[in-house]
Amino acid sequence: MKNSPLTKFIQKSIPLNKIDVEEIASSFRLKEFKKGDYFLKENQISNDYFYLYKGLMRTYLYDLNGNQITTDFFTENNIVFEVTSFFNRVHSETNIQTITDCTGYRISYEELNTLFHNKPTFRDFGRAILVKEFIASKKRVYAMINQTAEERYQNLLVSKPEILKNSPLKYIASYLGITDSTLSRIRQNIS
Amino acid sequence: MKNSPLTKFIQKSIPLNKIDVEEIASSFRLKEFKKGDYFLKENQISNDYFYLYKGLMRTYLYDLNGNQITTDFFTENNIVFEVTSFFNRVHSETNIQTITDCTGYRISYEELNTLFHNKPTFRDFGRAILVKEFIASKKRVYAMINQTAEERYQNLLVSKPEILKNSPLKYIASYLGITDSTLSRIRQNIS
DNA sequence: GATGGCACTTGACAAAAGGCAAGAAATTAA
DNA sequence: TTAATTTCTTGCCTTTTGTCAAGTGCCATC
Repeated sequence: MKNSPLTKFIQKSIPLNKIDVEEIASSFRLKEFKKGDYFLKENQISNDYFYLYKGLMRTYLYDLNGNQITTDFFTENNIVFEVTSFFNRVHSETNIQTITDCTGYRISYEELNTLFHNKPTFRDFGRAILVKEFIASKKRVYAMINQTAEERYQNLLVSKPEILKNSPLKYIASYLGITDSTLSRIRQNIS
Repeated sequence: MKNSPLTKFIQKSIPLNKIDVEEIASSFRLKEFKKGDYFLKENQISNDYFYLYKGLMRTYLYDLNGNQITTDFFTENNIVFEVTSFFNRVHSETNIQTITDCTGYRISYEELNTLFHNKPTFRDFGRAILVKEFIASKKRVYAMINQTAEERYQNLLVSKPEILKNSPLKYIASYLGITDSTLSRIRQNIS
């Protein structure tokens, strides 16, 4: 496990001595997914705290007309879990599904709490992840308020090109808050 | 301080024995604001963790054209602070300003950390607040994606009428992601 | 290499929202 | 109370985005 991507990820997030990081990282276990597999299905309780090393996932739910709305993507080198369900121990309203094959390291809710208990400074890691995702969500709200769909697309193009490369257009469209047709026209417009 | 709104708020958020709650609540100190006062100005570091007992605040920033964008409101019986700046100890990009006179109880960043240290279970309170705000932000993204401006307005009317009562229309408009003119027309349409 | 099913594009029209400016209404200050 | 300022409304026209439907291209697979 030494020098694994996970230990690097933890060390980048918070200052911790190497011995602790190794011990923490070794509590995580390898997990692999095939393209299209579900990390979480609605009505389940999100129980895995997952470091995504390779691959791409999305989270989606259904609107009142039964259409899938992709509300978020998870890219490499991020933690995947459904906050509401994971921390509040309630049934998830959303699905998390892989878009490509995925590899990473998982730990359960109970194991994470044990870790928080045994390594109090690791709590700061948990908080840092939470804060990071929260900030991302706030930026997304801001973008929805005062950017046009085209600007949002252009920004995504620059900041997360791996999404555009691997995800079907319809997922990206609903993530940007527009229809497939509009996104298709935006693309045409740019090229 | 016994049976103060703050102790009730804490007890509603997490299970804690009365003695601890009293001790925690007594670490907070009363703070009052006049209408229009700033709780936080951009470029400052958010240092107050504030339980808002009475009143209404908003957080705003400037877009590229120099227009104020109100990204969020803080209503009674909520914790007010700027996550990014408060937890990451960086300069805030946003302002938090009162819309009405406000009353509440504050604690500093250092005091909060001391409290987390002395009362480990109180950490769960901190996390619960963070999770709650995060969930609210995600719901907001979802609303921006698949609701019309009118639906978002109607929902706000039901869920947070105190905002509509006390906030100027232009703040609400940018919060909903539309212009004042459009919001004015939506209102007209409804009545 | 035909067939079916997605994924994506495109056209014609409709609906939603914005820009700008004038004016009414309300609030604040003098 | 009056004047000044801000807030809100409204009209006219433009831009953005949506809806629906048809059509193209690309795989998968049998």
